[in-house]
Amino acid sequence: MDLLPIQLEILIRQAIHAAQAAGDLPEFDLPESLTVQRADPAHGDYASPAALQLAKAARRKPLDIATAVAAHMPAVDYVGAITAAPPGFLNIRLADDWVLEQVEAIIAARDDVFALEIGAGQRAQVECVSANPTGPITVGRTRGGVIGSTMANLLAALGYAVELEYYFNNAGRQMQMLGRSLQARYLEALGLAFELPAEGYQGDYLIELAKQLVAEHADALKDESWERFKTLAEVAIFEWIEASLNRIHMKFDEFFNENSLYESSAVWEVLEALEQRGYVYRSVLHAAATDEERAQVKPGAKEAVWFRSTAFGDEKDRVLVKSTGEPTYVLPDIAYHKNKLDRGFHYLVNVLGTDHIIEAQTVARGLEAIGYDPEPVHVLLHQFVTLFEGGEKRRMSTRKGEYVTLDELVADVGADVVRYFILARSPNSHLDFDLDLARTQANENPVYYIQNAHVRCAGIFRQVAESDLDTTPPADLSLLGEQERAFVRKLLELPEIMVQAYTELAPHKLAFYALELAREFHPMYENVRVLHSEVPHDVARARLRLYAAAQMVFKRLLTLMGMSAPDVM
RNA sequence: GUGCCUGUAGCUCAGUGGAUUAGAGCGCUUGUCUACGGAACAAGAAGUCGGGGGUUCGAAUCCCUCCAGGCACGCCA
Repeated sequence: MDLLPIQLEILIRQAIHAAQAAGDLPEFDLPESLTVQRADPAHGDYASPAALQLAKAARRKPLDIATAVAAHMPAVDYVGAITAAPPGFLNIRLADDWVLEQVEAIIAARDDVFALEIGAGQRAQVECVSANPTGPITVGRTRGGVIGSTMANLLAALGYAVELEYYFNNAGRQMQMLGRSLQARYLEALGLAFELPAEGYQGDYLIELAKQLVAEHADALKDESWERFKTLAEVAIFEWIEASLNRIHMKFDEFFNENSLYESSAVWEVLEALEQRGYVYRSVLHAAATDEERAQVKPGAKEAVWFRSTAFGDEKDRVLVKSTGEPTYVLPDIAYHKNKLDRGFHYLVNVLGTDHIIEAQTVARGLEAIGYDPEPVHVLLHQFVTLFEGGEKRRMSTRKGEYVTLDELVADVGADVVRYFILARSPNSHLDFDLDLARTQANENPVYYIQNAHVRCAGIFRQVAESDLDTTPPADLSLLGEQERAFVRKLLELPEIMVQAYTELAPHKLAFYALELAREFHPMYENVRVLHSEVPHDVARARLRLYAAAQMVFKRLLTLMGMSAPDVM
């Protein structure tokens, strides 16, 4: 079944046509979409301002249109009442019986509760983190990881077969510098003469790693090249990275090495494809260079290979191969995305920091230029993380060894808090991560409020197991009161939130919904007791079904966010 | 300088055209409870939605302009 707002929109359309056929409304063209949204509970479950939108075309008062639509609304089991309200809203209330039936449907679905089929039979891939293995995972990269893994969980719930991928480059100047830095630290640990490169990596982790190497190999490596040390560093750092990410419940299916695109010559095939289609030229300067730029060209300057990206709306052409003969990052990146599409993924998400926006656009243009449709590639950009400690902004640099690692953060506040803290804001908003605040507020956190809802449900069932209450279904759910029914209505919002988070690439919607749901749960828990001498057994049994459903949904929600759903805290 | 993002309660942030009083968490004030885990519940104070102008039946939301912060404008990745 489609989501309720979609169903309701269809019903409203049918009602309009019926009203027109009956002569209660004049003929007019309907817009492509009519708004149906969640309503203030005082008004109903859903509301539609459709009549207000149609007033002009129909040349009738909005309230008259709404009244006519309400009168001709087709009867279905899930709609209880539809009424017109000034100035022309349609208020729709779900049928009570139908709402109560959903309690059993939720329980029956278990861990798959609210699973959807949007992506059924399709493959999706989420790429995130993708930091080169030059040091520990920092807080900045963590944001992309949390967002990416949540999107991956979400896509799986929508029916996609999902893979999580990490793209990296273990060649290049950065990695050479890493190798040389480790080499220096190794010689230092042996007490030999050493020189840390001027642009070298200064983090303590290389000193630690060097000590390990001495412990394992003594001085056997002292005459090895920097390449050997680069490999040693890379292997060790990747182990750390994977372990760190595992701590926040992230597991990658694939680590994709950029270098494989050279080994398979995929990079050069892309260049050839671009060339064949006429989007490549060789020149010292880009085609739209100004006279001023031309005047500054030094004699004997070598030509570079350019991508005519302006043919696809770019503001300037981009270099594919430098005058040194070495490709820029652009070329392998296009090859990488071609590779992803060739692997048969139907839906791709790239989680990137906003500083990579140009890169994302260039890749899309490159794919188009070689005849690929970039439509399946969805770019989820997130703003930066600024870390504060002691009221001061902490500037991060992996190379200088200035950073706060994910591990430190997890050690301070725990994995669930890290994930929720990051997830509970729009990717579009700058994230000020105040370390002191995170530490002191660890116990005053929404995370615990949400998880406590799950704990309380689990607690009830622990107690029930020791009581003499007969828990075998069925239970008479009609014994549930208003507060309980309102809560079930809130539970039923989750699939709509999931679809919104998916279509808008906005995983933070899950985090806010979780808090709202907990906010409705706890007051109910205070009032709606199960095990109490004054609660009749049949009422207690009905309430147990409610709490079983609540527990199921909280677990689903926490799992989607990559958080744990504890039974005790 | 140009483009993109951001500016909403003391703090951290939702909400980006729809329903008299603009929401949440934290913090603050005042209460509740010898019933399933109190990391709870209830009540309250707190906002010129950065400033100004415009469009609309209706604007935090769209348009213009100004102010403030971030990011991007490389033959770096």
